[in-house]
Amino acid sequence: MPGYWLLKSEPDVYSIEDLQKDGRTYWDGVRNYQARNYLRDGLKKGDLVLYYHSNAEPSGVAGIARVVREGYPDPSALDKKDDHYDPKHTADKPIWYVVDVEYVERFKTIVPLEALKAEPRLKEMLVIKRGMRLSVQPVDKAHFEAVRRMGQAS
DNA sequence: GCCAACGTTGGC
DNA sequence: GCCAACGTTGGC
Repeated sequence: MPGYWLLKSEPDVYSIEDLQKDGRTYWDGVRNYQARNYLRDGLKKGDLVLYYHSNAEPSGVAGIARVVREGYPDPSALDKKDDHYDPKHTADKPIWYVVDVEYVERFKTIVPLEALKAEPRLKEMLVIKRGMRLSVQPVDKAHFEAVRRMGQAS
């Protein structure tokens, strides 16, 4: 039985259209320990992901992806020229992790944050809670299915 | 661009 | 180990 997650990305940086084009990518640049723990230990091959556009117009869930490779050290943290470079992260003692995800589907229209907040069945969903900035979040199966239906109906 | 929320850093 | 200062996220 797959697990369910929500991953945030700024579409100006990497959108679901980019993932659709590429087919597959690694989810780099997470520099928060709680999110790191989920990437390293939580996300399993075959898990399904709500692809969330943040800092977008509108912000919301744009589609679905699937985990195809479990956590491994984030190569961008080793690259001095990369914005995500971290001198404390080394090949021997990695701090930051990525997973690989593949494109599954793109909703016809984004399910905006406002619609998530308006849906009574989603009132316990983490992403709608005030001040919730975590970029990797676990999602209940029931919430995942409800959001997917909202996306497919739109 | 503003700013609330929240995580991290560093002086003590 | 406290907590003020600072940096980042992300909705608006």
